[in-house]
Amino acid sequence: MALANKKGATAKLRSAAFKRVRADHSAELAGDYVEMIADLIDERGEARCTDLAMRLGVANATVVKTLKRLTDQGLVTQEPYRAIFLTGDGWKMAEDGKRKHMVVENFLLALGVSADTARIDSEGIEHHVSADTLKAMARFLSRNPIN
Amino acid sequence: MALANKKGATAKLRSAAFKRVRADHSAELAGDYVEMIADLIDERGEARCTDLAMRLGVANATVVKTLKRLTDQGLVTQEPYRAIFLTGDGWKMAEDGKRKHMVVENFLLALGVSADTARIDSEGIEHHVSADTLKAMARFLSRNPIN
DNA sequence: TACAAAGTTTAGCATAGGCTAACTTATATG
DNA sequence: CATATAAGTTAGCCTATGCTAAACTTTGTA
Repeated sequence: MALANKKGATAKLRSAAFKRVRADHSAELAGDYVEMIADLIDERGEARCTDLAMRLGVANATVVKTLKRLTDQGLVTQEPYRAIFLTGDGWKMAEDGKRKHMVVENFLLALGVSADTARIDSEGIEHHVSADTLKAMARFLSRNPIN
Repeated sequence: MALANKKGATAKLRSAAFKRVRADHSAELAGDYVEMIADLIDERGEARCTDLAMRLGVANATVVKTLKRLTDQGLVTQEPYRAIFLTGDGWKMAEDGKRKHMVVENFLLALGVSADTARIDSEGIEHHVSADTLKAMARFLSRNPIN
């Protein structure tokens, strides 16, 4: 009995990490979209379907479908055949994501990897970095500035 | 024309990171499964469906379905109602994964995050760390040993 | 040995995230 | 101003990854 409980508890602890990873994954796409929409609006005043598709490397139709989900989630607004906008929540998520992304990418640079690697790896890593780890990265960064 | 080309090239570069992330994700599950199967075999001589399900935090049927894919991919062997084994490729993948996991987790510890955070975050991060970044982490680790 | 419990598998469903092809709308230009 | 081209949308398909419920094997034990 004691053993069974201990086994159960251990498995539960262990499985928590995997559950977190799966949760991260579903949040990830939304984060990437809103960040990119924010970038496009900053750069050129508006975000269009085609630009998103190109930058994400997916088909147009995929973007349309995903945007529908994001609209349902209250992150994005749009009208047919028109540009895409962010809601308040969307902007917040975009900004949080961008800040996080910046820390992770700069951290990798400070660690000594190439700019290309930092750009690519940070894209995958950022969504799995907890607040604690982000703080540790920022601390490292402040002690080991890039050049 | 020159501008159009430049735009296309930039988008292509940018989209590469996202393509990598998507590719990482499909490889990720396989990695987690084989690592865990290897652990179970090491710990208790055999890996069973139920243990995998508990540790991964998913339903039994999900494990069965995934194992079918892994068998098709030549990573795992099994017979109905019997324990699960790894092929040569499976073992190799498990060992590579474990080594990588170890570096990432220890790296996070060396960076100063808690053991719990290191365990959880490393699970998500490891699959997005390129060879270059892994090397940089190992280098940091050798200069900043844990305790 | 027979049967109950534990473990495994199958069937059927849902959602997310991809794709292509066909269609509709907006826009720029001759 | 008419129309060709670019952009956006819809429909329909696929795979991966989850789930529950029901059926089937294995195994330990009365």
